Amino acid sequence: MCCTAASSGAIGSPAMSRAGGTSVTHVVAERNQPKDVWIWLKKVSAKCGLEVLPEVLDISWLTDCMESGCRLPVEDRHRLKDESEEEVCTKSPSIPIYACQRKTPVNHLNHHFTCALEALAEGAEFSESDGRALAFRRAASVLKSLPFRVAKIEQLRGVPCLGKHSIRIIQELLDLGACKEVEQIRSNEMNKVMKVFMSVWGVGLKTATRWYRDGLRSLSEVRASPSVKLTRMQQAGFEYYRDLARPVSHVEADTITAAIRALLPNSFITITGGFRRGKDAGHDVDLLLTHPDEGGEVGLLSKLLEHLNEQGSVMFQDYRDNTYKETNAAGFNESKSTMDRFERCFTILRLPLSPRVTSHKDDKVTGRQEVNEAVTSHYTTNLRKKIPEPGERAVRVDFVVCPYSQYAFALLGWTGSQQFERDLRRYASHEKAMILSSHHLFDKQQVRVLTISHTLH
DNA sequence: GCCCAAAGTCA
DNA sequence: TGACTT
DNA sequence: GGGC
Ligand SMILES: Cc1cn([C@H]2C[C@H](O)[C@@H](COP(=O)(O)OP(=O)(O)OP(=O)(O)O)O2)c(=O)[nH]c1=O
Ligand SMILES: [Mg+2]
Repeated sequence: MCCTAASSGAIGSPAMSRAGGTSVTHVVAERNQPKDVWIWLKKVSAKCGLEVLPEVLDISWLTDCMESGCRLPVEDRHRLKDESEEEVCTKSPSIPIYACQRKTPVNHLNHHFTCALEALAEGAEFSESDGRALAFRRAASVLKSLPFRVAKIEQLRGVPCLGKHSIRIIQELLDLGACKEVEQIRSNEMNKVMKVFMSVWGVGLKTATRWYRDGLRSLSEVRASPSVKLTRMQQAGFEYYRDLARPVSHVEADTITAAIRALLPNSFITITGGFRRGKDAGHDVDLLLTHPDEGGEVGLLSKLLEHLNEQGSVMFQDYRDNTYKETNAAGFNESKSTMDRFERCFTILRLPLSPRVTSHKDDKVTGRQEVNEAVTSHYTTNLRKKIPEPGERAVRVDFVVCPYSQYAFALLGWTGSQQFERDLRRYASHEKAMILSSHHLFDKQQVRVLTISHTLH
């Protein structure tokens, strides 16, 4: 609730009186976040062209006035403080240093600054300065959590992860609208080329650096170079380069999720990653699969991929050839046959997913060899038909399977953001003497694994 | 001066 | 096992 | 690079 006390010039402050006519002298708020009131007020005052900001007061001023029966002078204790001014440090509890302890909106208010800091982080990554890169990523991360647009450097007093260097960058952006150091890094030839190389799925820092060192400067040069050996993933990265560079909409993500649910009607399918955080576009779709029967998740991914392959929907799968893993598993991969309990798989799928959804869910347990051969031959025939038809597109879809008992850890581990996950694990390790993964929590002192007993709504 | 998240899969 | 991915 |  929020109400304004408007008074005429006669009882307003002298300054307001001179403005003449009716003007707002007091704003009284109840049960509002002070910052919300101030944000609202600034919006309103901009629109109405208020020359002098009115007093912004707690409801206590009004009740005091009513008790005494007349308008009391404002005391400081009545005032709602504008946190966005400079109080971030002192009044309000200080901002925590771990990203996992901060609320961060999906659409934040400081893109200009975070983009600059992330450019510096990227530059540091290209020169393998991991520590500096991380520092700039943390700096960007903390700015994303601020509930106000940074307009003055004083607003950042007491904000963690912003040291001399980051502050200098922000200051320069505030003063000049651009920052020399950032622009230098952005225009640096090697950085630009590295960025392009690493935009290919499957190409990381080492490969990009090698290509650059070998004199390559563009993707066409890489493609044309006979000495360049590509992994399967990189081949796919080149093949579908343009489609994979297009953002995935949340509508597409939901459609894919629904199609996967239809293929596995007895499993639980959860969309994770950026879409779970409320983003409306992403670079891929992240899906977490589990099964309510403990152990029911075993072989789930193989089963799903069989279905998708039958549909001809799989353009790429980063998946151990079923033949190798499953048939040879018996003696060789004893530790890995239990690993069948927690799998992940990166795919490129053809959209729209084929709508013929015949979920024949009884597995052909006999003749595993034959089944696998069938799968691989399907797979290769579909690979031959690589080019998406008009109206189709390639989309990256990541699948993660976990046992029901680990669902909570998997969900926590795959929802992100990346910085959130890193800081959550650093927090576990540094503050709680524990090791967190997307499988479980490990107590370093008691030397034991912690699990969660739960039910999945 | 030390630390910086953790883990699965491939070639 | 290093490189790449999440 | 920034926190401790
Ligand atoms: C890249 C990355 C992701 N993750 C986790 C958190 C991510 O939210 C989740 C999914 O990874 P991503 O799909 O790479 O990230 P995202 O979904 O948040 O962003 P985008 O919209 O670009 O797809 O996996 C890590 O734990 N470490 C990492 O290095
Ligand atoms: Mg994602």
